[in-house]
Amino acid sequence: MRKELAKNYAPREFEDRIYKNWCDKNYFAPDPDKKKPAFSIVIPPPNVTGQLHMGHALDETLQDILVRTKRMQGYSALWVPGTDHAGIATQIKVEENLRVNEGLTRYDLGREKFLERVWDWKNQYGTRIINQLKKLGASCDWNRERFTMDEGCSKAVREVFVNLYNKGLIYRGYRIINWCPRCLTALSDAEVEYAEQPGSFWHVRYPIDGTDEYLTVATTRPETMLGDTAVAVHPEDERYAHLVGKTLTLPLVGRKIPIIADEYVERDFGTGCVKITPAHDPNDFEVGKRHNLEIIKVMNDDATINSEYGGKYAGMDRYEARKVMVADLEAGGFLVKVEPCAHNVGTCYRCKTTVEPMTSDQWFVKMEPLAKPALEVVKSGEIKFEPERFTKTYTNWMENCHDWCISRQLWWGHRIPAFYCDECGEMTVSKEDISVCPKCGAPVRQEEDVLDTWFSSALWPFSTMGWPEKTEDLARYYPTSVLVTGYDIIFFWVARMIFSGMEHMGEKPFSTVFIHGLVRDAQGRKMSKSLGNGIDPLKVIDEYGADALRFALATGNAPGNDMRFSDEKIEAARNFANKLWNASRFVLMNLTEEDEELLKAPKDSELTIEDKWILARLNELTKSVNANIDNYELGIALGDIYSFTWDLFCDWYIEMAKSRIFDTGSPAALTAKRVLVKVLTDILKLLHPYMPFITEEIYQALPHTDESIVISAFPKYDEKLSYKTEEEDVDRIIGCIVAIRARRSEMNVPPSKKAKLFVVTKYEETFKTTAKILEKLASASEVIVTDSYDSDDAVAIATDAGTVYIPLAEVIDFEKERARLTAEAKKNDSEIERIEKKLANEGFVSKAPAAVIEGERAKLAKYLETRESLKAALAKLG
RNA sequence: GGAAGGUUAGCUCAGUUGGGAGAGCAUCUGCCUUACAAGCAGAGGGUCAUAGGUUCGAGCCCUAUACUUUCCACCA
Repeated sequence: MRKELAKNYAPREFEDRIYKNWCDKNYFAPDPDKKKPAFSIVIPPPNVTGQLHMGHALDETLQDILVRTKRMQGYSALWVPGTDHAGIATQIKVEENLRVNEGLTRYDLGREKFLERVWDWKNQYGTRIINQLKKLGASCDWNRERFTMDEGCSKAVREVFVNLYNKGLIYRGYRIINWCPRCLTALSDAEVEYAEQPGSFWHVRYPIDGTDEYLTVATTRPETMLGDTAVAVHPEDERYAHLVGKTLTLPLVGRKIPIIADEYVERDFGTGCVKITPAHDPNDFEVGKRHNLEIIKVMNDDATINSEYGGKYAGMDRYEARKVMVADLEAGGFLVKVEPCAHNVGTCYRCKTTVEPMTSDQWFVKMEPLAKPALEVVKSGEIKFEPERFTKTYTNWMENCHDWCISRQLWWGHRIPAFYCDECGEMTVSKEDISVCPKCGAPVRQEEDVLDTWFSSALWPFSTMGWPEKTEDLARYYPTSVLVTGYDIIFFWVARMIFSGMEHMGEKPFSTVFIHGLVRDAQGRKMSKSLGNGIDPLKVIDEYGADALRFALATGNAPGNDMRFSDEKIEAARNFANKLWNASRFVLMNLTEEDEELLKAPKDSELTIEDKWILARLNELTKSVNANIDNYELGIALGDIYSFTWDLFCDWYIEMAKSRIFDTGSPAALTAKRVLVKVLTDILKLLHPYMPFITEEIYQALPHTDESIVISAFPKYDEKLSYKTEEEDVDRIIGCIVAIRARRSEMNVPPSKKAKLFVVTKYEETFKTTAKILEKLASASEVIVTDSYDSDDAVAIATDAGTVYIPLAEVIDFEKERARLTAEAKKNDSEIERIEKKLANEGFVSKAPAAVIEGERAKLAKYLETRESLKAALAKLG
């Protein structure tokens, strides 16, 4: 007896079991067969900060679809999994945890002890994330799992750092950077998010030395005036030309500062005079460099005013100081006016604290030489963005990016391999740890700072494959085939991987960047913790199954677009799984023969027209699915599978096959079953990349040849299987059934009320061979194919294939029927008129392709036929 | 300020080289038709944002406008 599927689709019953089996059998390891072409993806490593969210679920689903497809298509497919240490984000989490549970700060523990805690956290959450990936069905090669701070990745980081340093592409310098006063670290430009905030524009006058005059400057940040070292005007501004070179006395401070001329000033904005604070504004810093101005830093790391230059404001928070200083300016008669003004404020992307631009000693990567090849490789098309429009996002950024500040004043991360000798002042950058100065032999101390977390992620495509060693994996799987990620991290990650790959490997890290959008909630809002509108993928999996979640994420959405996630979407997905489950159950419960018998391909001569029809349609589906997946149109491919499965296979083919199947033991029954097994199996295979669990569960229950569907061959288009004529025949029959059903429905004739059907058609053969099907599906008692039918008490239904008469005098409302026929005739006439007009159009006939014209002619002929049968039907009604 | 999207059925969205507009959900009608009510059979519902243009032909290509989303830059 064949194994039966459970009556109800209950994914919880089999998903975990199946996944475990896949892992036990090691199916996800790439096939070592050298003859197979390579296909590889490295996972965008999820942060070890917490758990998987919907964005991950989407990202991993898309990757898994690609990898599973390629694996089945005969590639040696590798998907490298792993996690990211996520420096600042993880450190914040652990610190928060420490604060809440133990009331301690990281300083209370000290660097070493604190790092132990972070590793504990990493072990706990890293494992959890991996388990979540498995729940989702991700077919990663777990033997190759990596972590951005594992030994190999750390080695790669050091190698890269030292190489870049030796080439002069990494340098240490005193520059203006973005500083987060809460995280107490520098941030890169990419890590600053701008948000519009209401503020004020304070107009303050600075007295000009030696006169009674003032210069009025306008500022949104009066507290920084403690660090002003000049006031600038435009060199061609006639109002102020005579003042350039004079000095001012800085109010509240009393310091003498020069009036300078610089083109950076916009004459028409504000008063045309700008206070220059090189230590606390990036533009002012540049102006200061040009004019050799002193840099006066007035804040501490926590954004309180420092004691060195703060005077009475020392120790105050920057905002408190602002308030007090404005009051003092007003009291001193320096404040001219205050205007409300909305302005963009930079905030820390991790904690949302307002970032303070300030000067600081930091490490930087020099971008210009690195950006060049990274731009070239994209412009030349060697790396393609999918969809293409994201190319511009990338190139714009790459063309305009500044040097990358890579040092972070954190503890969690790759410690910068620079060693300072306090004895002789030498700094040594080294791949290996050193304890003494190579120059003077005195003990050295290592740089306290760690690297930006994205520094190590940038190396991910090759560090995970063993670089800097020359490994087999690198030789075979680098460059990777495709990178799948959201548009939100093109700058953070994609760009940096590209220039890193070009610089260190001399080769692009991937050929295609497949970009997807954000998963939003049902109202279209971004999912976020503060809104509490996040949907937990694990809960969805628990309730609906991983397959339904994956389906919902892969369907009804164009590449690169954001998508909404809603109950109705996941329910529709689950319903589809249920449909497939039940159809499979039906097929299985009728398979009484031996597997070998059922797996035999039926001979062409045994196939009925509906068999050929479904096989031909399956063949078309196979073609389109292969093509669409190749084009990254994953949603279209899935939509095609969906409608084939539901609308053609379930609604039509299975119904059509029933009469043969139920004829137990007959050769016709066996043929039908063979076709059912073949078509269902191919559906399962085509669907497997999207819904791996249910397809495996059913595949195992069906007669099958491969040990697992995971390693079975993906269906291929087969030219031999396009049965053109039979397809048309079945379409005619279906059109006929649909028309009959519609008419019966309109007339409220239930299926239980059987009636004779008389069919007048030129496709006699077709109707005779499918009479049984027609009978069953059109709820007829008998189907009579005839040359002509002549009865007044019948409903005539004009179809593409001919006219069907239902003698149902007792249920016909003649009046209604006449009205309906008249309306239909009118509609039909207007179609005729439209096409005739089109065909009479000289331009159309001479310029349109022949096939299009031919199509129009065929349509016209059909409509003309219909007109005749409608006329006849009306005539009969009197 | 720059850039890229979006505007298609009541809702959410597809629509791959231009050749008579689709799905899911919702609504309405009729069905427990022996795989499936998480279902079956039907029905209604759209001047494809607006205005021009190219074309024999435009949801699709071009121009402009309106509204909208996002990203980047930023004048202190």
